[in-house]
Amino acid sequence: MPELAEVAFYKNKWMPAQGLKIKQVALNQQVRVFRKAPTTEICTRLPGATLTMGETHGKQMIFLFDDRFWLGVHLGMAGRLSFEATTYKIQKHDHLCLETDKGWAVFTDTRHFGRIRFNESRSAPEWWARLPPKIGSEHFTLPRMEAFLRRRKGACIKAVLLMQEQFPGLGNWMVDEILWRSKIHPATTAGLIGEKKRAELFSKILEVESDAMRVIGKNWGDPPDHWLFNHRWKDGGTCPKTGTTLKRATIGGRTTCWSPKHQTYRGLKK
DNA sequence: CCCCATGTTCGACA
DNA sequence: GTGTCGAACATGGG
Repeated sequence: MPELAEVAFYKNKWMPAQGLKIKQVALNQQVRVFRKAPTTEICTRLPGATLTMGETHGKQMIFLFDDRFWLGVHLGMAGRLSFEATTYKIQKHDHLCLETDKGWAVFTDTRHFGRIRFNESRSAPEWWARLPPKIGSEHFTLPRMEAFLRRRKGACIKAVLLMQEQFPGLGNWMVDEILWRSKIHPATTAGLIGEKKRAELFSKILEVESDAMRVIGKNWGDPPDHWLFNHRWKDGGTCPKTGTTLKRATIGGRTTCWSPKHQTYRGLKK
């Protein structure tokens, strides 16, 4: 489920706990989501600590307690956050639950592909500080993207746009939306995309990022029908631009939807 | 029973 | 060493 806008939406689910003291922690350390995380420390440090801040960066989230305990959350494929009533009963796939006076901040993940991290330090942990520039930020530039496309010149553009080291927060639906708006066939070899098309692709990445944050990041509203989004999920969808049938296949290792009549750009000839 | 899933990582291979 | 690709991870839904 979660790409950058959904992650922002879920991060806000825990913000009712901001300024509140954690009374109790319930976690299931057996579950894969904790991997190397120090579960004992989470259980001993967080009780008594106050949530001071929560932020997202692409698909990553971080929550700060007492200005020195950093809780990292990645939602994986099926994770979500919620804030539940004080009377809440913990469910099967609730792996981390933080109790406050006003209710429970809960991390749920049926598929266990998510990840929890925990660090104690004055400044943000390394894994957070070293994340690549956010899409739309000052350092997320066209030249930087072009250098990345050169390095990944042999891979198809669908796979390249999914790489978090350059495009933090893009996921399957956003990449399909970006390529559709750019009129680029998803199987196009990254290194064969011409200069003009690269500039167009860059601007569509920014556009889809801001559209997603506006429509989904705040209230998880329904994307409008003129996006690819509403048409891409099932076989037999129709392209909002051309009225022709959309195609679906595995490209770059992921189920990909595109409009063959609309996405005609396939790169320069060698 | 089968296939599929908005993600990441690891290992094989070129 | 570098880059690409597919399998594996664990569970539930159609």
